[in-house]
Amino acid sequence: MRRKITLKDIARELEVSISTVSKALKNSEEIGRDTKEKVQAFAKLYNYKPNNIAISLKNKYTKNIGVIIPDIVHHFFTTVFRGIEKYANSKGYNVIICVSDESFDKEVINMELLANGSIDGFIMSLSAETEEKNDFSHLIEVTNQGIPLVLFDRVTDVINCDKVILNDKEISFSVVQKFIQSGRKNIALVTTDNYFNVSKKRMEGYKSALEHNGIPLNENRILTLPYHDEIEDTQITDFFNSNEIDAVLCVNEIFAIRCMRVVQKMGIKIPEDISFVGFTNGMLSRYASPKLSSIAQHGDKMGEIAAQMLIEKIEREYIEEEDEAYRTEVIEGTLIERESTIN
Amino acid sequence: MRRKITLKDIARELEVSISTVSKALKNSEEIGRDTKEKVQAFAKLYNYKPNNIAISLKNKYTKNIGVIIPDIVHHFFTTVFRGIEKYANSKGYNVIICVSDESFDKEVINMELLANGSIDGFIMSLSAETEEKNDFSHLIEVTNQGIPLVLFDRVTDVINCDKVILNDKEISFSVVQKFIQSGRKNIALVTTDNYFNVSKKRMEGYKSALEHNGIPLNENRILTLPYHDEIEDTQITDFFNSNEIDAVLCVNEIFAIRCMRVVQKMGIKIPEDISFVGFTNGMLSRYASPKLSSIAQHGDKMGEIAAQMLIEKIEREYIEEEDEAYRTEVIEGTLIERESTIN
DNA sequence: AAAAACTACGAAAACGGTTTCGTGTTGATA
DNA sequence: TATCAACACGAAACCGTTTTCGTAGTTTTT
Repeated sequence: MRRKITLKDIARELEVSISTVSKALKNSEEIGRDTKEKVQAFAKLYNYKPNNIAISLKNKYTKNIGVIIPDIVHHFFTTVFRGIEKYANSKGYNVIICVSDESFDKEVINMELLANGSIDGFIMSLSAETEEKNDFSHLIEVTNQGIPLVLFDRVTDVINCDKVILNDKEISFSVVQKFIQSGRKNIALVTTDNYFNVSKKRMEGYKSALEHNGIPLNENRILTLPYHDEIEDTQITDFFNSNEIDAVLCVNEIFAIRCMRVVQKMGIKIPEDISFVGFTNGMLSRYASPKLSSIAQHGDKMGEIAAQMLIEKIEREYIEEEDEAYRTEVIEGTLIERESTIN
Repeated sequence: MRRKITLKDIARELEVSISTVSKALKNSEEIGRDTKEKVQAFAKLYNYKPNNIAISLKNKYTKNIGVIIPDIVHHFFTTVFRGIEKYANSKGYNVIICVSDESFDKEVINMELLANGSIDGFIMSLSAETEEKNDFSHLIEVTNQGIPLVLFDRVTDVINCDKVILNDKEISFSVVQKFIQSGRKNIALVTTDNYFNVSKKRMEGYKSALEHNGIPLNENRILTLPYHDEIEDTQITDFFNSNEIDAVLCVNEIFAIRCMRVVQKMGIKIPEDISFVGFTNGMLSRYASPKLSSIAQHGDKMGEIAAQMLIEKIEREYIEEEDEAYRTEVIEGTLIERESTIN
């Protein structure tokens, strides 16, 4: 088992000093031609690679970024992550990922662990529990330490940092608007509990579109489904039985698929009798039958932008520019129309 | 912006030596009661946390494990990853993830980057290109350096290391067997190019089940679809038009869904006229219509076992037990029967 | 009272690099 | 020939820990 070769090894072998080796490998002008060639050749031969940890310790940066997300088995987060990883990699950064599993405690623990020198900055989306508790002291702690932070999708106004979000309210508004323009009046919203910031925003868009068109808000047309627990079909069946509904906006594609199933079993035709639109343009939307019209959240792009903002902040630190201007980047969702809506 | 406090800071402030502080914080017997209390109180007050990087440099381990997978937006890998993350976290390890994007070069680059001190071990699944090229020199390089490696799912016989795989051949065999027992005789296989080890194994199972039942192999009943490029429906349509098929085994759920669609459009009834089973028991299987009977690969479990094997190897290194015994753990797939098969 | 044994702490090396600041040799210049 | 850059390199500090070993000062033993 070959051990990894170090500067010291090279220095000893070539009978020069460690500093000379270090400089020679960086092609420093200080070192003579012959020595440089000799050192470089030797290093290549023995496949010398500098130790990342040592460099990190010396230079105070790790070239790692920490990503904390609530769930990895989730199409949206997964695409965001892909965007982050792609951009970060292109800039020479690695990604350490932690899954909070929607738990406040795990989020805190992971964050503190990584904050102790393992990463140069964070990209995260808040766990459900954190949003519910409204406790962001761990975020404050981290930003106080001067660690850059970018929040995406599940964000909070409490923390002052860079953010990337979807135009949830506006896109919801426009979808409902579209429903109305195509002649639908009895529009339902299927959502999660309101402590999700995004759900709240989407509901705002829904309500405001109704209002904008003079349609009175009917709270009975809003169905709140549990986010993680098993959903019972009966709840959905009851909902559609006791309401005449001709269009539905769902805050995620699973809700949409579930509802479509129930509705189809009741003999209602999609999209002739009822239209469906869901958030999250994932696999399910593409392969449902009928294919689900869906709001693309452009996770890849969100991830890329988040990574870009973060790395910019990280690298600005070194130029010591204390220009604390935080941006909130708004990504525009796009409605991908498929078979579950009429035109 | 509060800077992070170090041992040196505490030592200076309390007018003791750095070593004393270090020992006091570890509750060493060497240090007097009073001093210990003083130091600990001070550390707590200023929220001292040791710097991970410094510890890593000193102790030669990072408590990070590197995961390299071909794709993150993929249900199976995502579940494996969840299993890894969960177990690793419970053991105090962080996970650095790199996506090879099915590219050989990216796999190599990422691996070499991480191998330079950033991680204590690797868990990986080979990229398509790597399997195709059959070039594993980067893996050899890494294991030669003494870095533990666990391969899962997409593995190779060339490398001698711990592995976690599915019983691909056996489970395929048993599914085809089941088809036959339920009276189906014209059984198709929809697969990818054969350089995927798993596809090869699955095909072996398929063929061997036919043989076992005295059914002659008909190569026309094997459809090979491109893995990543867009699939054209026409290819599928032609396949089902020119073959009388009453049961289909697909090596992934996307292929299955695509085929089911085509077949349904042709007016063929599932499962009355034709049965479908796919690998990867993901969202698509659960929400397809009809719901797809599917082989659960137990990604969570694979991930957990892989992480367990890796961490065991990592921590054994310190006990310096050079007992190079590599295991291959075989996970048993289970057929989840839903609506696309008869009983 | 001298020797031995503790007690409580500090100095320093080490991990593997980077970087600043000398310094001994050259060759050119005055 | 004395002076002075330029050149080519080395010594040493530093990043933040851990850990070994040495050692004053005190207590126990004989």
